[in-house]
Amino acid sequence: MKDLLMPAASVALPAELLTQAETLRLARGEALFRQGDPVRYVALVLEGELKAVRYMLDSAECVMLRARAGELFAESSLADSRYRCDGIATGPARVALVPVEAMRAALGGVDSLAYRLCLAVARQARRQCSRLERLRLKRARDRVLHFLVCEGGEAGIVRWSGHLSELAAELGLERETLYRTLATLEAEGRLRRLDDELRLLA
Amino acid sequence: MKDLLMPAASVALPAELLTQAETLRLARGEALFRQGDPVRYVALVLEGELKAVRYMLDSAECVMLRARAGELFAESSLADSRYRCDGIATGPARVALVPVEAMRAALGGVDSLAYRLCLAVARQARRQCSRLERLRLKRARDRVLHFLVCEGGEAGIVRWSGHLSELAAELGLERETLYRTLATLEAEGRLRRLDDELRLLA
DNA sequence: CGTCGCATTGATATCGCTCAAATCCGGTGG
DNA sequence: CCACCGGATTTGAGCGATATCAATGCGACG
Repeated sequence: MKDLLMPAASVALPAELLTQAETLRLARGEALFRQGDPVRYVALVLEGELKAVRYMLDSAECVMLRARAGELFAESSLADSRYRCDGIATGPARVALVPVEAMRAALGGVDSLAYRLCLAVARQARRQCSRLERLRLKRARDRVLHFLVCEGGEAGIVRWSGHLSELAAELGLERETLYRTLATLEAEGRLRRLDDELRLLA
Repeated sequence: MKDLLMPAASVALPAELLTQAETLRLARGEALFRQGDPVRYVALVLEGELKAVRYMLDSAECVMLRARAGELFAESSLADSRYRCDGIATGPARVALVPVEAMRAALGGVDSLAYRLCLAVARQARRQCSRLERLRLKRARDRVLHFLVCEGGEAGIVRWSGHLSELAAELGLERETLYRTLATLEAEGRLRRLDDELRLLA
């Protein structure tokens, strides 16, 4: 662990955390964790590179983030009980596994400002993942549906006070395309458009 | 400030931070900060909603994140000296401005684990912004160029040990499209393809 | 030698973008 | 009350870029 060359972006973890860490080797393509696994560790990448990916309906993979040697990986999973992505080595890699409990403790516990702030940042990261996944979809229809499902919550209702063109910008579409897509969905009965509200049906 | 209804995602900031906070009202479309402004505050949204946006070459706006009442806004700017986005109110809004210095102090200073961990998470958020911006581009050529510029650093060199199809997944393109795009760029002399390396020229 | 995975190339289909125009709607002033 | 205006929505028509499907080349490996 000593004499390890770390890039500028590296996180110098305190020794008391690293002593609790096991290290692990991964081969190219091997998974450190899978979507749905309980979050037990945050990883410090010692060698190689890892990526966090999600698989879409058509099984295409969507890369959420990458971490190289010296960087933390999956640190935003601190906010979750289960991983939301697969963590895959893009090549031969070596990681140190820091138990999340140790990490939380080092932050001063779940009531500390530090922990709560990290949660807030991690939550934003999670939303960005959602955005990323949405923009990764090629069809306008899929983006709109993804947006409605993600933002509409249980009831499938999204309030939108802004103009249609702002929603179009949010989705990375043109005004006209968005309009036509909404019109189609409404004609299919999958959607209701009220004044400043979109309702996903069935 | 009391009796304020906050959603589940809200961040309960300690009183000593909130007492140092000024509050500010914003009208729809008004900017809390602009890209390039020095980072002085982290905002807690009291009412309304803010969005962080970047403008692309064609002046289309790219939404990076949104924060609603009760949530922190621009907390990942803690890692930066200048804002990388515009912070805009999507409607009438009210925010509490917490000085970043106070925030850093509350985290235990710039050497604390808490602060460094927050930085690590914020750094990942920054990269996700870059990804978001890239996927927001419609043309394959633009995505490739954006990737090369962002990942290639000063020298414009990107090492890529994986297969072409993995890079295609990263960029949200199909293998064939990526191949054709790279071939075109190389024919134009803007790019050199070596074994496991891409060089951006001129 | 045959097969497998990936890179490369070609042909075509499809979708969203672009430009253009009609319509709607709230606000304003006569 | 009505005519008019500006901004936004809605609709139409055509084009261009990318996805898709198909085929070939090509090196690694058993």
